[in-house]
Amino acid sequence: MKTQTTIRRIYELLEAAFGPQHWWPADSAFEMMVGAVLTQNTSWKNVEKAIANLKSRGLLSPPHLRATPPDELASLLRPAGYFRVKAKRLVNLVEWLLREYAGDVVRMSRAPLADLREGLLSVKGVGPETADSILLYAARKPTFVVDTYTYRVLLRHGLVDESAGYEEIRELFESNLPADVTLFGEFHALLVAVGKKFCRKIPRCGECPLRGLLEHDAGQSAHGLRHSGSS
DNA sequence: GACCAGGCACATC
DNA sequence: GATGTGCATGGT
Repeated sequence: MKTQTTIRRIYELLEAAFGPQHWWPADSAFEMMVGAVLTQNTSWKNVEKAIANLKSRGLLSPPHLRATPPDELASLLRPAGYFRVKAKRLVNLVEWLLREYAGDVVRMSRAPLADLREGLLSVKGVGPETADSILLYAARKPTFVVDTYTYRVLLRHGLVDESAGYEEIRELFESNLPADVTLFGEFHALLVAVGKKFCRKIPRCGECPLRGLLEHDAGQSAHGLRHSGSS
């Protein structure tokens, strides 16, 4: 099956199975940026606790975060794991936002996508996934977010091989879909939803909505993977 | 108690 | 340029 058809089919199947995801869960664009850093290699549940800590102290703003002593900030981020590194990364991001855009996410969002992406990636602690999450969900730029679940789902259905890198996968989506912020946001959220439920490191494909894909997918036998039973 | 979670930077070869 | 390692809490 043609790659573009398969990509779009995946979206249809996931949308039908899970419905609208309405990502990113946050009360403000700045909160999304904070969440994007805190969720690095960490479950969202833990991130919520850390964000609640910041909110309860009234620290969820660029100036307040920058002014918070590192040790205090780290202790508030404790539930999110890697709390010392994340405290530093958060401050790096906030200092960049204050320096470049006066701490204003709306002003930030007016910058062209390519420039903004470059700027975000220049921040220590912001890698491609964090940058694209911020670009897509906070700045509303049409860039596709690639995470471990995205990689796993594609690998499992033979759309990429194990050596596929971040940019390759991002290209795969962006070149086969219209550049639509809402579509990209929903698609990424749906990939996380299906990933969480079925496509873990040890997959449990039982009722996975993507089960049918492999049978129609040319070259499926090459990668040797199958949707396995739920046993 | 092991394994995993919506990564990233840095060291080393 | 590829590969390995530290970072850390909380749920299954």
